[in-house]
Amino acid sequence: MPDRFYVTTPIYYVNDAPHIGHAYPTVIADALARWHRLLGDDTYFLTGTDEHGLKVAQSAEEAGITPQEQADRNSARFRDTWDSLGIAYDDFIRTTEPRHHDAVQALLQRIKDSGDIELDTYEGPYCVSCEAYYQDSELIEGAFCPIHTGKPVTTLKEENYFFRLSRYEQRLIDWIEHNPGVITPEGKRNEVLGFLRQGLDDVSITRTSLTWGVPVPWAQGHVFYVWYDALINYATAIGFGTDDERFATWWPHVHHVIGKEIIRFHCVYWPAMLMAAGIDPPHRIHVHGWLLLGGEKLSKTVHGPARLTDIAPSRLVDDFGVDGVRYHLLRDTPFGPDGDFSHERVVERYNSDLANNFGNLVSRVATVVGKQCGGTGPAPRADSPLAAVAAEVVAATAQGWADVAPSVALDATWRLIRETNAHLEDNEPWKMEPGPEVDAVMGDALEAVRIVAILASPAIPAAAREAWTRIGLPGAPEHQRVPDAVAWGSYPGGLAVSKAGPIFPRIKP
RNA sequence: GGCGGCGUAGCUCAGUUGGUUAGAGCACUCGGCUCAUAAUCGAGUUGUCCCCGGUUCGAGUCCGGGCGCCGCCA
Repeated sequence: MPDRFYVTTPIYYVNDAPHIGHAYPTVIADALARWHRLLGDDTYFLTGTDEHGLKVAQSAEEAGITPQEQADRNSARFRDTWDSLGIAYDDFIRTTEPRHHDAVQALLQRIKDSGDIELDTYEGPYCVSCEAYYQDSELIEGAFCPIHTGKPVTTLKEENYFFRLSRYEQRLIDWIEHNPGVITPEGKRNEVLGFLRQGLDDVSITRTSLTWGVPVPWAQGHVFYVWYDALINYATAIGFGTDDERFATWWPHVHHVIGKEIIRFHCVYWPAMLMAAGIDPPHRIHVHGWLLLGGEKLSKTVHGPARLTDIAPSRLVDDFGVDGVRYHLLRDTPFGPDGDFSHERVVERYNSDLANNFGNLVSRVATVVGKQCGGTGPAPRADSPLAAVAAEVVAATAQGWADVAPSVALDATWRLIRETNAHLEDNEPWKMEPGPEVDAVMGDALEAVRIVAILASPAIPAAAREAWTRIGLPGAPEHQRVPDAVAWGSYPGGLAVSKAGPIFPRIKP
């Protein structure tokens, strides 16, 4: 039976315009999903948009449209962005969909029935922009929001339903301690444990001050606070509340890819909610750092302080192509720590890895095959020196993806490209007389390109497909199966190899 | 204040349970090649592994202290 791999991105708040910070986890999740499809796993990749809450209601009002129209408009922008980045999601969930309302109400009703949701009152400083309560100690000068500095907070008193989170403190600690890999990287896991050991308060999960949300089924006039509605999307999409059998198929084989700013929601509140509803907590939560904007003095002095959130993915795609952007996000920032994003770095990485190494290898192989082999690709040798390298590369690449370390996986794959370039230099087939020796060397090179096309396809799907086609193979690399298809020696020979322009044209710095 | 993490070549980083001359990629220098996208291949240079002290036959790796940076504490 194949393994099941269910991967999610955060759902993005529709008040934001899609930016590179959204693209980062989305491309990672997409690449992971593509890798697991190669493995033949049953794979399900979910992304979507978070559409409720006060901020959406407010900005819709300012724009003179309904919240639903506002959500429709901005949700579509995320879909368009993901289309331009080659994101092959299996489902795009919107929290305003009826299926999601059903799931939210079903799940929270279950918790209510179990006795862990109770009515209580809450009074405290509240920032409208954050949609969050604060402690007095957190306020700036005792009156202003720490995030939206300069905005005074208001005091809000509400009769709310509270989730008895405090009852799950020990169970959460046990869960994390008994499942060492459940939150990665380890530093983030420790952070969560530290938070839990300080003790947990109950949390307010409903609001009466607005109507743009999922109605609380047992209490007229209440809607669920947007976060407790949003988290449930991961259950909605696989059938919770509407198709129990389907839900049982996928849950809890889930991998949540999240940013470090939403750890608490995903590593504390969400698993506690699931426990309260009698459901297993998530299998894995992978926490990535932030992309920071650095290295570009121009943008700061001439255009004012540039922010990452100002960079539209579509602009980068115009400059570097889909695969150029995807490759940068996956290769240049190790998963976990914060990483610097700069134009220079993207160009450097693009030119060295994509243009000079991969793209140029495909070009030179096609040309030599054209001149020395009559344009017909020969078969590789079983005992090629590259065969052993390829086996090591396959193993290291697989380990990298298994560890949710795309930069490690890609670095491993690129070793085969470098070794293939070296193999060509060692043999200099362009100096030989056409014949079996030339055929052997070029067959090896073609086979290496074939394997690289498969291994790199999760990161650079379009370029991998192009290389695949140029060396005469039918179908597409993403339809191959690892590990069988990456075993040395599958390139059949006798195929027409075509020469065309650069797959990745060099970019002038 | 409490808890935790980090500080290794110009840059980005790897460095298993302490063990031979500390590594990779990029950048740089020199040389080769000219099939290829001024690409590629080879060789090479650069490190007080933040500082001080300790444990040990031996420490980037363990312990203590210091300096610097960072994260979390609803």
